[in-house]
Amino acid sequence: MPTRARERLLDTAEELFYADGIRAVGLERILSTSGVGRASFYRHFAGKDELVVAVLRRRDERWRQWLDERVSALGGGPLAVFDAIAERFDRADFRGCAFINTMVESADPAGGAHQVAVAHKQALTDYVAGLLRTHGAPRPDETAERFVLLMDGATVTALRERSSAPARRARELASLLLAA
Amino acid sequence: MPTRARERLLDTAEELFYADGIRAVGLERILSTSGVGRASFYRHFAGKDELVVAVLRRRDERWRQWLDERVSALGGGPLAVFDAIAERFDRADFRGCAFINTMVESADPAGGAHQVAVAHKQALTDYVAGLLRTHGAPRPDETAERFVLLMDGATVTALRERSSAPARRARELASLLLAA
DNA sequence: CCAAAACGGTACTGATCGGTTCCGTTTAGA
DNA sequence: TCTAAACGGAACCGATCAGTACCGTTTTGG
Repeated sequence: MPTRARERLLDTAEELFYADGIRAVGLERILSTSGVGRASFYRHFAGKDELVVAVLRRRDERWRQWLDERVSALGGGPLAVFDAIAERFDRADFRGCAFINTMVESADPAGGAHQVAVAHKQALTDYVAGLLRTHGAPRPDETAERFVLLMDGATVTALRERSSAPARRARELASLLLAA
Repeated sequence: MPTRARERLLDTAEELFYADGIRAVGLERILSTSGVGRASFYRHFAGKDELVVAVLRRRDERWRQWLDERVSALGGGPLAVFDAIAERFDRADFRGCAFINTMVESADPAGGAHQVAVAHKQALTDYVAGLLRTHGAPRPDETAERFVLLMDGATVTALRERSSAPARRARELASLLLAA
């Protein structure tokens, strides 16, 4: 039974985690920023780790829902995924992919956060494979893996270049792959 | 005038930073693992930040030197960069690209660590452009950017899949780009 | 051989980490 | 309206963080 405090905690934590990194953000800051009391936090979450997993799970669902909406609005073709992420790259608060960042920060593959991140990429790959299958592309599963590799490459490149150009370069490579 | 203690600090810090992340490794652990006294550390480095930058600078030089050696041994062609990184992906202690990880962990673009990471990617891009130019590839600078995007995409994918397969997929995409 | 530099160990600082507990207030449903 | 749950605030806990100061020992070069 989620309350308003729980939502505020998730909202604040997601924003701070994405902007500064999970390890870099202490509970102190999450509590003072959200205005939630310390005791209330532990009424909703067993600890920071559980908050992290809850934040990532929610972000995973929302992000993939957002992608689906943007892809539909951009024509519905597989290559539209690159147009969609290009929009994200241009935002001032862009800080890469929260799930790649999580895998980097939470090194332990057995940790909950790491596993949510892996699951997110698998769900994304399945989604792209569906787009490819719908458009009659051959070898949709293998091609989807290449598409996600290109999306991830574009994302980490954009984090460094602070530009949406990498998304367009990745799209060209994906287009080349479809034509082959 | 570097001493043995300084080298031990750099060796230990590089290993721990890469394995667990920069923020996750405290000075306490670096000192106990390396066997260097606390005072000795501060005789060599002004603080942890300076150690981090020194570690990254040294790793940048050594990594690019290693890449050049492997590329030469693997034929010297531009596509050999993917064969080289595939070897790294197979190692049990593979934890992605230390410089991508640094950019993720050290969010502040103005920070020293972040800047060393950006410089590393630029140096790598220049190196790949040189390979492409040597082999008569058209548009070597633009193509090098695509190559590095593919290398980074393969690296983060390998971090998740724990396999060298992403390097081979990236190589195929790069090969497609050269043929176009 | 001896002096000076480099060194390892220990004890300390203030700040912050995640986490626990209690208390008084606010909110919302029966 | 009245009760019970949800809440915010604050005082704690032990552990660890980066960083400082002083100690006696080891190493090394002139």
